[in-house]
Amino acid sequence: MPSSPLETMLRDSVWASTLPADELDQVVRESYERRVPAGASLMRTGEPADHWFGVIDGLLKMSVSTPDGRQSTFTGVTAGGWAGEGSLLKLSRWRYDGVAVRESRIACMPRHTFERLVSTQIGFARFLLNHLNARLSLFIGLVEYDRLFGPDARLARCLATLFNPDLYPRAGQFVALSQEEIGLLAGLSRQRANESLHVLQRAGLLRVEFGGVTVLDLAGLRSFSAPGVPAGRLAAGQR
DNA sequence: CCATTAAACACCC
DNA sequence: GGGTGTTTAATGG
Repeated sequence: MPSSPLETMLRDSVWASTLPADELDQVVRESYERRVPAGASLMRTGEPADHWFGVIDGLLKMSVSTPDGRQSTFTGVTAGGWAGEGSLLKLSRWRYDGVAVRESRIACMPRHTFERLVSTQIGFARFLLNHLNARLSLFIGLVEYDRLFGPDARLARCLATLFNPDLYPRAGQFVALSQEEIGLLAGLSRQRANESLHVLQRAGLLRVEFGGVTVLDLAGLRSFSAPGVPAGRLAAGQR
């Protein structure tokens, strides 16, 4: 039988290989797919966390907005990535919005399924530890770069996180994301993001394309402007 | 003083 | 129609 994109997504996930076959079958039966149009919310701040979400295709962003309309994007989740375990583990409500940047197909695993895996499958728990650790290190890096480096390095770093192999094992080298969205990710205005992108392009780390960016040198992006390494550049006032 | 940004604009996909 | 590249005036550190 031909398996659906949902089933493929589930069975190809890193944690799937740690489960007994019958348990994995059960997970596949209990999960379902949801299509989210561009701009629509998958989860909203304050609503009860009742599913674990995996991105089959498309792109999800995690963001918050203030009452006066300003917004900040923490990170994006690309194809193959999972999100929402934090609020799920706490049995609480979402602490941020999950918005589809473009039309996306999402794998939805009910909370009770997630709970069963966490409490009965040591391999799954091990995966979650690794996953949480990867996210923790992502956000530590974010604070580090936010405090030590300028806009170009911050943007480089934020882009690189979208290609983190621990979180998104199936990332290609192109991400379809407008420069406005990239700016939101890095905390920059659109035209400043545009300028930074071209700085990075001139450095040979990526290629600016229409409606997205192709990464040419992921390691270079990740360490852009980082001191310490051989021939490392120094912090502060770039340009 | 200098970098950044919002707003506005004209192309281009 | 949305994304992109630029200019301009305003803003804030």
